[in-house]
Amino acid sequence: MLDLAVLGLLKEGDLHGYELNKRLKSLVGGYSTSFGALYPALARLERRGWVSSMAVAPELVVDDETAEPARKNRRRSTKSKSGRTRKVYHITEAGESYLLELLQEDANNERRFRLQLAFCRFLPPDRRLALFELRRAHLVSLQAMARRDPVQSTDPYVRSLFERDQERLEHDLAWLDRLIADERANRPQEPKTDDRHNSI
Amino acid sequence: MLDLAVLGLLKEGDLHGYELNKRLKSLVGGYSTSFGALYPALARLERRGWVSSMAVAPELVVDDETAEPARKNRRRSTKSKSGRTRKVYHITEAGESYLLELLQEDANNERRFRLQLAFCRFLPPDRRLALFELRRAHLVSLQAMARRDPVQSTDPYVRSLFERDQERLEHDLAWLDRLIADERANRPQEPKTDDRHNSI
DNA sequence: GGTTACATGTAACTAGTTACATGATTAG
DNA sequence: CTAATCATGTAACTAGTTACATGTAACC
Repeated sequence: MLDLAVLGLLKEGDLHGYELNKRLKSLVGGYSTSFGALYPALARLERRGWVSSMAVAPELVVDDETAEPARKNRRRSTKSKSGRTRKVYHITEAGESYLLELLQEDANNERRFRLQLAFCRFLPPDRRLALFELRRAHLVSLQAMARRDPVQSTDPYVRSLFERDQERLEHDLAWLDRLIADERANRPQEPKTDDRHNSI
Repeated sequence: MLDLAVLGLLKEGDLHGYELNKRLKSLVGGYSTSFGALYPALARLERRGWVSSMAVAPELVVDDETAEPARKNRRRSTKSKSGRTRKVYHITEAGESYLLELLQEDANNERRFRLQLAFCRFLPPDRRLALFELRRAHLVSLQAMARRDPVQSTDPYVRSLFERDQERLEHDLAWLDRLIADERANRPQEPKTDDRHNSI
């Protein structure tokens, strides 16, 4: 699942591992300071041809673009701070199509859906809507299951837990429905079935 | 974490693996049909002395232990249904105290807290309250983090995701506060600070 | 006589955490 | 000079899933 997160972030621009980790931390709560997962993942992604890497010497860090440089160190050389040579990763074409696949997978996994949502802007609108509907179907089936066999326990803590689950499900469904409604509203120019062919 | 779930269920009564799995499925949504995790876990729990097991022949299913496997009953009439010899597990004294430990651990893990709540009735009231407060503190710190550095993204999907997170956090905190209030209401005989010494 | 439910297990894999090793640069 | 931050990586561990192997017995 890290694959999805990493490819999604790299799709926006080249990054090195350390920076990726920081973005992961802020963008998608959960994938925190786990270099022990990130670096092996990057190595694997490269072996499979989904990303390519380039060693960049510390001196070359300098801001050509958006990054906010340290203003304090004007007196020092143009060198931006960087302890050692970094490996900057770049998503390949194969990586991009793999990302599109990952974005459309299952949706029965809470954590994965989180990531899919975080990067669903890279999907074509119809696929994005399909993803939302898939997730919705999953939540509805969970709700149906919960209703079919309700809590048999008389323990107040267990009951409270299950009540919270129900409320959370309802809340999530309402939220998803808003997402879906917005999605439909933003592209009303598709009254008929899609006539494009998708190869992925 | 399966340890917690298994010991919690066994504390209520002896069970065999297959039955444990069914209870896991219904009682605590999530731990479904995963025998591949359950059986190794049971073996481990037994090796460490937290549970003991006893082989029970299919014929003796009904009750009244005194397992006598040597005697093979040819009669099929009153036999309860059971495909093969089952291993019925029983929690030991060591297992019970380990369970109490597990019930008081961290609380920064969503899934674990779920299990802790499902079996917190086995905790003494003050410990149970402490568990709730611990969880509450965790949620509050999450909320503080989210407020300190808000979403920097302009992507509508990412923003929607983070808004849902916030709402969920608030909802969870309100729910926890109700739990805590109920807990205090049910034992008002402790108005001052605790003067007991805690050893665990 | 085939499907389903009961029952225990192993092997391989997915997914991630914690702790450690290493070393450069920079701010106080 | 020392702590923090930057930067990459490995090893060992935690936690669980999926698929398979094996067999009994009840249900229709």
